Amino acid sequence: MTYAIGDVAEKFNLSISTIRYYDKRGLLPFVSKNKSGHRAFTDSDLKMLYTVCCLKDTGMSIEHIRDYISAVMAGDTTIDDRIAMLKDHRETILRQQAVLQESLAEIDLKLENYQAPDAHTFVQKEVAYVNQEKARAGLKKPFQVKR
Amino acid sequence: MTYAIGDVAEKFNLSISTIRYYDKRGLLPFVSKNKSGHRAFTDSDLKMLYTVCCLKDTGMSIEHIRDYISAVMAGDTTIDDRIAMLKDHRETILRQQAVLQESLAEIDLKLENYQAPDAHTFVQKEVAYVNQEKARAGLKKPFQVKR
DNA sequence: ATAAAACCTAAACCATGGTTTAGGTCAAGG
DNA sequence: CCTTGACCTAAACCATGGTTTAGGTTTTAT
Repeated sequence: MTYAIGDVAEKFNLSISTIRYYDKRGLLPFVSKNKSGHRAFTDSDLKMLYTVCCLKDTGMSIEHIRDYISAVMAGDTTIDDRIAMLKDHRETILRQQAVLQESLAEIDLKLENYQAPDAHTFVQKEVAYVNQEKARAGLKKPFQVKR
Repeated sequence: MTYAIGDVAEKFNLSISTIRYYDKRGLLPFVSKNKSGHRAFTDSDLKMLYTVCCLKDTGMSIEHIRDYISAVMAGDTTIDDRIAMLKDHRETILRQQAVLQESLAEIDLKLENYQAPDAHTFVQKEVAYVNQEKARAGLKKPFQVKR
């Protein structure tokens, strides 16, 4: 009928202490405790936790998640607040997606260069150019990092 | 011919202290200093910094970025290492994209529910169901968060 | 020539998001 | 019944990624 914290930790791939930490920070006010003081998660609680994880995984801060959950707990008078928060956060997710996309493009470009047949020549020419640019600006070659 | 740290900070939307911090952590060994000890960024340096930012923006730790940059500085004998690191990181970016996608779907679902004409009824029924589930499990209603 | 703005280092400080430890209580199997 | 594993809280601890401060030097504009 209910799940203990260990079950939930496993299902969600969170550590037990992370779940307790979330609870302490006000992210899980919906979780009840049984007579002996153990947290007892219902299926609805798991759905709410899933939402919490979605917000966390997309970079929402614990404080903001708390505000959202707090609105949920306050009942149907806060629907407009929730919509506003979710719409805001939706925008930040779209921005993150754009950033990932752009960075992935750069990384793929590097990979193409490095995997090309002429990669060694390419890299050597690049190094030469960089050094030339430094020389033109009257700068010494930077420290060569030892490995 | 070269850019001062302030120019670079503005161009990349980083704080000056972040750039210095990156340098201290070994992310910018390619940046030379002029006779008076000021950092002088060439155009090539900006390209390298762009790569650093792409790695940072996609969640690579400073330590791993340092390892990558250190391989770049070591010359064309480390091309295979670089390929391995970039391929690894590429996988983590794809995982991040999947996570964002999935979480965005959940958030969009919530938004649809909340923006539906029957949102209030929907929410009220949900609350009723959650409480019923707690009751069935012999649990008290959880603390209602005050706002 | 001088003041203000921009740069420098080193080191202390801080916010966030946990994890670990200590000292217990509870529950399920032998 | 009694031990072992799972749970509890409170509080200390930690890693990461910066930011801020203090005490200077350098460049630039007047």
